[in-house]
Amino acid sequence: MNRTNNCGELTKSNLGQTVKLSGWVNKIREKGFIIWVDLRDRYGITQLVFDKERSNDEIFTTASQLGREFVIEVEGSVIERKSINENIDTGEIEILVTSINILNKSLTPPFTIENESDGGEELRMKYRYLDIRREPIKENLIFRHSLSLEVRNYLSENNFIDVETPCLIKSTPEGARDFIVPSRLNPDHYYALPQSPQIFKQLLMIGGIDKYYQIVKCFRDEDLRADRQPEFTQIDCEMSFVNQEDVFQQFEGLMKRIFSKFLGSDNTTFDRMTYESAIEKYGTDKPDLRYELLINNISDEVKGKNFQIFDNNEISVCLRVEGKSDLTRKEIDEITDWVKRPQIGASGLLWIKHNNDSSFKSSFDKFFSESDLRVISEKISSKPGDIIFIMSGEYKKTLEQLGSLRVELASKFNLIDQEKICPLWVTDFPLFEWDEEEKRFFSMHHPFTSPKPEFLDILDKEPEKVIANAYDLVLNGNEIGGGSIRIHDFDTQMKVFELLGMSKEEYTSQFGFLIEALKYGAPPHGGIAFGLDRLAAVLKGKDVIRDFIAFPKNNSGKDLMIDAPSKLTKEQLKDLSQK
RNA sequence: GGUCUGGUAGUUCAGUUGGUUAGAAUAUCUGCCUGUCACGCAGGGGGUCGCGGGUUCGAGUCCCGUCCAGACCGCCA
Repeated sequence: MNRTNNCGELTKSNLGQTVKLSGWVNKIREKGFIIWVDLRDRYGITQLVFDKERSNDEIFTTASQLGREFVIEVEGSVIERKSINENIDTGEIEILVTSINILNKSLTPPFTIENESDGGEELRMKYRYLDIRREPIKENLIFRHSLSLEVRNYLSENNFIDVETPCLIKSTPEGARDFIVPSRLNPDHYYALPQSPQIFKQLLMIGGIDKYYQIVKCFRDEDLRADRQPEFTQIDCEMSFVNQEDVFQQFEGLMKRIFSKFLGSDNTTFDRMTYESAIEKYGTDKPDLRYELLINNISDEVKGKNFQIFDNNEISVCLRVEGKSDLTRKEIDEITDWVKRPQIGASGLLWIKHNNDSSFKSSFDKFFSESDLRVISEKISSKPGDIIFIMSGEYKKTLEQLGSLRVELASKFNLIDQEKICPLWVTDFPLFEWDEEEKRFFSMHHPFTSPKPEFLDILDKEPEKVIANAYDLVLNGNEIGGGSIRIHDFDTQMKVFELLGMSKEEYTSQFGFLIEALKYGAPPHGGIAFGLDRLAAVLKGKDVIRDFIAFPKNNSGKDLMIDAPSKLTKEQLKDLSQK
C-alpha cells in the first residue's frame, strides 16, 4: 500500500525512478491513443500517462474507465515530459504507469474540484468534504494550523502554559445568549457552553498560574455574520502582576512574530488611540488606518446661517474626499441613497465641491455664500478638486453613519493600500453603557473589567464617566482581539455588580465562587483574547471566516452537511425530563 | 425580530411587454483525434422554472402566501 512519494514533489531529479503514488483523479484528458490523468493528493498534482504503445492493454483499458475523483494507486517510472507545464511544480515530469489499482470509485461530484469551483456556497457546505479537497480551502486549513502553531510556540517560549477549562459550565444572564445543555442527572437544571473561559482564567490567576493561554472553542447563541460563527476559536490569554502596558508589550510581540512569519513584515508599528477619539475621527471603535479620510467636526463653522439642518442638530461632521469634485449628480445621489438605506439610517447627505478653479458649489447654496463655504474649507484644509460630504444629527449616531460612509468610500474609490498592515490598540473604553430600554447600566466589556484607578472615587456618583482598563486590538479595520485589566479587589467587584443593578443575592448566586476567591489573595491580573478564525481571515485579506473553519455553520446557524440542529426522539426528551 | 437580494438542466447563469418546442456555458455520455495540461472536433441525453394558491384564453415572467440560501440592521458582556 505504501506510497513512495506524494503528488507534489517529483521533479527532473527523480527521472528514471520507479515510484508509487496514491490520490484522486483530478482530471482526465484522452486523445485516442493516449490518456493523461492528473493525480491529486494533499501535496499537489502529478500527471500520469497511459498510451497504447507503452502501456499494456489491461492497464490502458482500466485507465479509460476512470472517472473524476476515483481513488487510485499507481506504480510507474518517472519520465520527462515532451511538453512542459510551467504552472505546476511537477510540470517537467510525468509517470508512465506500469500498474494501477482502483482503490475506490466515486460518483461525479456535484461541483468541480478546482481553485475556482463552479459550486455555490450552499452546495459546497453540504459536500464540505469535497470542498476541502480544493486547493484554496485546504491551504486555509493548513495556514490556520501554522498560525496556531506559531501562537503556541511564542506563548510557550514566553512561559505561558496551556490549561484546559470546562465546556459544561454555568449560565449567566450578562452578555451574549448562552447555548444551553440540559442535565439528565439533575432534572430542570442546565449547563451552558462557555462564551469564553473568562472566569476560569481569572481563577487560574488566583491559583497562581501566572501566565495562561488556551486555544479554545467558545460559543455564543447570537445571529451570524460573514465574520461571526456561533462556535468560534479564541486564543485566550491571561497574566498576573501586569498592567495594560505589559499586556501590550507581550502581545505586540506575538503579533509582530505573526506579521513577520506570515506577511513578511518585520517592522510593523502599533498605533494607539482612545475609544473617544476613534469615534470622533473615524466613527467606529475599529478604525481602518490604511487610509486617511478623517472625519472633521464642523458644527461651529456651519451654525447660524439659518439653515435648520445645521442649526438644530447636535453635531455636523464631514469627510473630505480628495480629487473627487468631478462626481456627477447621479453619483452623488447614489452615495446619498446608500447612506439613507435602513442599514445606515442617515436622513440625508450634504456636499460641497471645492472646484478645480478654487470656486465652491454646495447642495445648500441657498443658505451659504461662497465665503461661508470657504470658512468650512479652511477649517478642514480642503484643496481644489476635493468634495466634502456632510452629515448632521445626534452625536454618536451621526459619527457612526459617517464612519460607515468612510469605509464605503474607501472601497468604492480604491483608497485602501492592501499591502499596509495597520494594527491599532483602542484604549480607554467606558466601563459602562447606559441601556435606555432596561434603564440600567451594562458593562461595555464585561463585569470583571477594572475601572482606571483615577476614576474609583466617581464610580458611585457618575458611573457613565468612568473609563475602564479595557482595550481592543484592531487590524486593518477588524477587531481581532480584546481584553482588560481585571478587578482583583473584592470591594470593587461588589460595587460593579451593584452598579449593574444586581442584588447581593443575585451576584452571590451567579458569581459567588469568584467573589469568594477574590478574598483569598487574588493577584492583580489582566489579559486578552484573539479570535483565531477572524485573525486567520484578516491575515489572508478575507472578510468571510467560514473558509478558515473546516466545518462551519451557515447564515442561520445550521450545519448543512450533518443537518444540525435536529429534533430529538421522544425517548431522548424523556431522559432529559423535558416536555 | 427587521431590510434587501436570489431560487430556471448535475453546476453557474440568461430568459425582452405575459404568447410557438425554456436557452448558453460547463459537467456528463458516445464517436473521432499521435503530446494534452481550461486539449480539440462531431453528436446525444438531461427541466416539477423552490413549493402552494390566485389573476388570465395563456404564467418561468404578474399578485398573495410559504420554504430555502446569501448580505446587512438589531443582537454579538
